[in-house]
Amino acid sequence: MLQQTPVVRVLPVWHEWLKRWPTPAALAGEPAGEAVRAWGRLGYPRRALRLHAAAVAITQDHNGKVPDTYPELLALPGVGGYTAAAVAAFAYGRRETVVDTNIRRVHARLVSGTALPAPALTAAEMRLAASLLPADDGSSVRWNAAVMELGALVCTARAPKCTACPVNDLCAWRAAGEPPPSYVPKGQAWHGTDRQVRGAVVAVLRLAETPVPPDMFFREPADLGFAPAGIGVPLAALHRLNSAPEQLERALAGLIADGLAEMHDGGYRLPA
DNA sequence: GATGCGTGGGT
DNA sequence: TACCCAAGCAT
Repeated sequence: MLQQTPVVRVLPVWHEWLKRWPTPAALAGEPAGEAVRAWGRLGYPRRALRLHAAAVAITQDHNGKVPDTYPELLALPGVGGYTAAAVAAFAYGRRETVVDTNIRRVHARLVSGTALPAPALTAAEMRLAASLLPADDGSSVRWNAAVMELGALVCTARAPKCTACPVNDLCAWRAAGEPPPSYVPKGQAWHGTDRQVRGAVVAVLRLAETPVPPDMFFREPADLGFAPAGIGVPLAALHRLNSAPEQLERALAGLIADGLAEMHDGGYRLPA
């Protein structure tokens, strides 16, 4: 849930999940579509799909217990290098080189003297992080947590709180006069994109209690008569986008291809 | 290595 | 109001 999503937005959903599915086996025992529904508006819903798949793998291959080693974690669906290291370190107390966006930024400023880390994680960054990691397990876990928190709360991407920084006298970026970034991060386009349409379609499927006929997506709301219960609002939002039919086609095909949707009784629904 | 993939709070 | 950007991953 925390992948590319702020902690404060994750917390309430996370609590609900753990209440409903206290164990991997509990989640694995339900359809993947239920995971997508419970995901709510966290974004990147295929993460919900992969989390469900991970629960299935843990139930089948790990006797229902989340594995405690980096390579085993890395093999789970939706778990990459960062998540595998973070779980091994923070859940199991292991010494792992945890490198997330916060740690990358702290290292870039404090050590490398640049405003921002490189656009993508580099081998040099991994070597630097590994070289800074304390030798014993307990200290390494504290170090990972501390650097991550420093980046999240003080050494923030925009408007860093340098005057409140406990290590500002060690900061290479500050010492260099806080030079600006050497490149401009290119933001993701959103308005009018396939991605926006896809998000609106998933919003409809998430609230639908029965399969949604293609007409509901492709025809004007006025021509539809009535919509299945509950999806009036997201359906109106989708049509407000005024997207081209080809765009809707691509969104629906993409959702099917990704396993986020399936056809049933001539309509689209989340995987059951 | 580059791309596609959501959403909402902060500035 | 726009734009930034957030505990990344898979292909």
